This record gives sequence, C-alpha cells and structure tokens, in this order.
Amino acid sequence: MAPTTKTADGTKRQRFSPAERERLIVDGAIQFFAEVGFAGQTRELAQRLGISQPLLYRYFPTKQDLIERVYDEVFIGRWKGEWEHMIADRTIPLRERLIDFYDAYASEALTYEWIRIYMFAGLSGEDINRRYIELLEQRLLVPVCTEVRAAAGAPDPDAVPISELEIESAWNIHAAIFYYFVRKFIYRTPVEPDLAAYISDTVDRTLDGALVVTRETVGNANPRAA
Amino acid sequence: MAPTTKTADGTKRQRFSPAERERLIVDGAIQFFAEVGFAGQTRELAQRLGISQPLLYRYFPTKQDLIERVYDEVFIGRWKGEWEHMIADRTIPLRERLIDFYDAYASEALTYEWIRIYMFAGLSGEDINRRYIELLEQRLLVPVCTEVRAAAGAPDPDAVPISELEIESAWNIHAAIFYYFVRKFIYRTPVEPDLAAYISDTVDRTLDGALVVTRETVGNANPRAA
DNA sequence: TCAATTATTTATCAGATGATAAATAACAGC
DNA sequence: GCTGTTATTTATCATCTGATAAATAATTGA
Repeated sequence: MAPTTKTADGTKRQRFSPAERERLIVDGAIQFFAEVGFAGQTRELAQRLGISQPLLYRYFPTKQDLIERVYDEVFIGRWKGEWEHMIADRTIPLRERLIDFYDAYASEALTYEWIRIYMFAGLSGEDINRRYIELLEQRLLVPVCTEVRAAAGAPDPDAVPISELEIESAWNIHAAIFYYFVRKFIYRTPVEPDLAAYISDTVDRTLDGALVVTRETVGNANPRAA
Repeated sequence: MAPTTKTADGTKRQRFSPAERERLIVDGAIQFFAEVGFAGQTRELAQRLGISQPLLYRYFPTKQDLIERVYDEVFIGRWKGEWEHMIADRTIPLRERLIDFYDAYASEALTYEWIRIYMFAGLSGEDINRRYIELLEQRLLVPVCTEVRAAAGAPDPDAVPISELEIESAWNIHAAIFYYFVRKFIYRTPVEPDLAAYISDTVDRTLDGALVVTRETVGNANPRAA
C-alpha cells in the first residue's frame, strides 16, 4: 500500500502543544468521570477526546494520577475568597447576603461535574469530602452562624462560642440547597426550574430555623434592653 | 496423591439448600455492593461469601440479575404502611409524630447499605431513585403537608391543593435528616452521636419553616376567627 | 450400602483493560 | 527543502473479569 498522510480513521493527525493537550485531557476527564464514575475506561475517555488511548499515558503516568488531577481541578481553587466578604457585609440584610452567596456558589461550584465527582469521591472513600467539609465549616458555616448571632441580637462568638447546634442549623440551610442539586444531577428528578426563586425561598425557610435556635439557645446579648 | 474429601483450600465443602444459599448470597451482595459499588467483582464477592465464583452464576444468571435482586431487597418492602398512620394520627402533636416517624424511618430504612446503594444507583443512572422519590412524595410528603395544613389552621388540601412550595418545605425536613446519613455513611464525617436528639432538633427547626410557608401562602381556613 | 441427584468446585474461555514499546507524522529551525 | 525533535499512533503485553463446561463430593432414597 502507498504510504498515507492520514491516520487510521482517515482524519488528519492533530498536534497540540503539551499545555494545550493536557488542558483538553483534563477537561475531558472531568466531564467523562463525572458522567460514568472513576471506573470509566481509559479507552472510552480517549475516544471521546478524539485521541488514542496511550496518549493519555504520555500526560499522566497512571489513571490514578489523572483522577487526582481531576480532584484538584474541581475542588481546589473553586472557592472564592470574595464569598466570605459577601457573607460578612453587614450593610446588606443577612437574608439578601445569603441569597446572593448561594446564587454565586450554585452557579460556580455546584455544577453537574462538581456534584457527581464529589459523590463518587465520597463513595470511593476519598478524604476529599472531609477536607471540603472542613473548609466549608470554617469559611462558610461559622461566618454564617456569626451573622445569624448578630441578626438575632445574640452575643458575639467571642463572648459565647458557637455551639454544635448552631452549626447544624447552618448545615440545614446548606443541605437544603445542596439537595436540590443532588436531585437534579444524581437522581435526575424534575426540580423547580427557577433556581433563583428556589434559593430565595429556601433561605427564607431555613434561615428562620437558625434564628430561632440562636435566640433560644444563646439568647439576647442585652436582655434588659428587650 | 490420594483422593481427599476436602476442597482445595482444606475446608470441608459446605452444602446448603438452594433457598438458604440464595439468602446468603443476596445478603452478602448487599453488604458487598454497598461497600464497593456495583463495579465490585464477582470473584471478590464470592471470596467474602466463602464460596467459589461460579456458584454465584448457579443462582443468578448474570451479575446484573444479582444487582436487580439487591435493589429489590433493599428498596422494595422496606416501606412500612404503619408509618403513614403515624403521620396522620392527630391525637398526637405533629412535632411528635414527625419525630416518631423519623426515628423509625432512620432505624429501619436509612441504614448504611440503604444510603450507599441508593447513591450508587442514582449515580449509575438507575431509575430506582426516581421511583422511590415518587413513593416518598405520595406517601410521606403529601401527608406531611396535609398535617402541616391542619396544624397551621390552613384549609384542607381538598379545598386548596398542595403547592409545589409546600412540598419543597416538606422536602427540607426530609433533606435535613437524609443529609445526616449522607455525612455519616458517604462522607464519613463525624456526626452528632445522639441520633434521637438530632432528629428532634432538626424537626423543630425545619417544621417551623413549613408552618410559616403554609400560613403565608395558603392562609388561615377561617381568617375571621383569628 | 449403593445409586441417583444435585450443590459446589476446578479448569478454562473470550473479551476487556491498564499500561508499555516501537513506529509514524507533524512541526521547528536552519 | 532538509533534518532533528516530539506529539501522536499502532501494535502488543499481562492481567483482570464475567461467564461457561466439566468434574467432584455431599445428600437422599431405596
């Protein structure tokens, strides 16, 4: 046969710079593993990327290395420092701050890939979830509880440390939002199409519980003023 | 070599009736798949059961058949009709009814195997989750909303149909309980050790939101009496 | 005690799967 | 245009994995 300039499947061979190709592989892997889980096969991933399977191994020595990279890409660096400022900005009513935060958090963090990879990671015993939950408690839930204290007229955390019960009530807010995406991306159940409306309704309902808990268990900072 | 009466690994061959062996296999499979997911290998399952791998195929023609059986065992028949009576029994305060129900539901349904298999099933695109959610809405959430109506002094669902928003507020109660077990069995994060206390606290917080929603969106059945 | 039945095991297949080595072709510099 | 470099592919290995067939041993009934 005459030598051909084409590859086996007839398409011209595409060449990218290592940086570009790596980007393509990582992005494809995120999509792929989010969809089928980490038991997904390298051959199928390669096919979706339009490359040969061994090329993956040029960029990642083992499948596990690629998976670790996916974890990093999805979980590290998606947390925005400005979110913490949003929560703490007392020039805006707390309810609005929470709604704004969850609007941002949902659109930037709680995506299809994020939710599913997070759940796959949890089920396969990775400690990423625990680490993420720690981050969440420190950077979101404690600040939220602090703001709830202020909104409820309760003493500052400096005076009375935040209790487990208060953290739980902040988890309730978070869980309610999170569960929306679990239903949407994991169970694939019909969900309220207007996400913004869902978030504001949910914050309304669950913030109430947190305020009540705080008032009842921590009390007023200055009872005689009441 | 002299013929031996033992099997290769030196243990005497155990014989069970087909019914008994099937029971052992199904129970083992539930544990096994809950732990490692449905990508778990039949050889490893067989090893845990102390049987040879081909014996599995004597009882289940394919691995998928075994998986279906696991679904049936775990999800079908764990729902107890009496739970619906518990929810509807107006001789008891609604708060207590919900706490009693979730105590029972948590201990009988929301087990390690249940939670993990449910999540594995969802991630692999099974429709079991959707079917279960439908069951839950009809047999739990709608009844809960009905009772919330009564407790809030709002009109009966016969007069004013239950809204999506009310269902969402019932979901919030459920999601908060559910999330506790997700944290415990999937993320393996430390959780409140006193489950009963967690449930009663959570019902307190989240039921409040549902009552508020109902009062504000459905209103009082007899406003002039207020 | 012996033969028939069948629960269970050993041996094995065929295709899948992560990974490696060698061959090929696109590109860069001169 | 030629040549060296390297991004990419083809070919292939070794092991894993669901599934099947044949052999074996525990049990049952006469």
